[in-house]
Amino acid sequence: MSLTIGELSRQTQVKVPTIRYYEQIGLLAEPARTVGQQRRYGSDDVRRLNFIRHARELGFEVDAIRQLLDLTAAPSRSCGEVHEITKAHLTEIKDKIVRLTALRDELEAMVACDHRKISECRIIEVLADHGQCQHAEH
Amino acid sequence: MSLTIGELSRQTQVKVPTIRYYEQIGLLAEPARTVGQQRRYGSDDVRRLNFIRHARELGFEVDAIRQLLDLTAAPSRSCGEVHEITKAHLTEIKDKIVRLTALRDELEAMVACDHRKISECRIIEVLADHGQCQHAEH
DNA sequence: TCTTGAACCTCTAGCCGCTAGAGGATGTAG
DNA sequence: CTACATCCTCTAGCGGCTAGAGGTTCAAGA
Repeated sequence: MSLTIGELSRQTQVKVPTIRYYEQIGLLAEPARTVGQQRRYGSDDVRRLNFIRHARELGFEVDAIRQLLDLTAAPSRSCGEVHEITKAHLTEIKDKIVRLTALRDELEAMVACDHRKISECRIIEVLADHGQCQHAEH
Repeated sequence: MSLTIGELSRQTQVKVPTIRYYEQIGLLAEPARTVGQQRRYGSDDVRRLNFIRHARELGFEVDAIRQLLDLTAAPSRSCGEVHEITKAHLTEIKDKIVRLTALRDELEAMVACDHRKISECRIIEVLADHGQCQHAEH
């Protein structure tokens, strides 16, 4: 199974120049090339690139994604090391879930707006005050 | 209650130049100024800016944040309009929660790694294949 | 086999969302 | 009435893409 960069782009919803950019910054390995220097990809690349896209949409920085990807790629890593990296990201992820859930609940209340005046809207408050990130490390 | 830009920055964890930038692009209203042109903020600004920071950390673009903020600020809006905007964001938010939850579960399994070889790690798969976003609109 | 056009290549420049620094003015504490 | 941290504006740079110029490749059809 061999995909052109355009086919990879269609399957992952990641634009062609972005794929080349990810290669350039080392997020994606350099793929095989045809005699005429065109890139050819395999199904591993599809999965990896899908992961990258989702992670970016979820607000992770490229460096964080690189770390997460490295977790899966380095079976030689010590368990403790993996533990540390993973725990740091877990904290971040749980925090995001809490905040997204609060936002979702508030928006859901707004959608059921027949019993609610817009002026009562508390969208801002729901993310503004709790400060879950105050003690996070990043 | 009147805050300097530096105090606002400390309370919200948003850097001073970023606050000025948000003002420049219209995310934050132009604040009152002293005679010497220094900015002075109130507690509304603290809440609004906290909201913006959280939303950005959750991966929302500035335009999306602007829309969400507008929901709270425009009591003249028709209910249907608010409904539409809100529903679109709700879809996005729910999707993010699903994906973050999947990622959290997988990382949690990794943290309990004494019973698991790293080579079994499925971090990529968990976000790679489900394609929840395939039918989203943006 | 040869042609043709979509898709590929590299390279450079630009956009968004910040962030840092120069060079100078403000304002509060002592 | 200083002193100096903080503020101001302005410009330039960085991370993460995105678009376009100018040229090459390659597979499908004549």
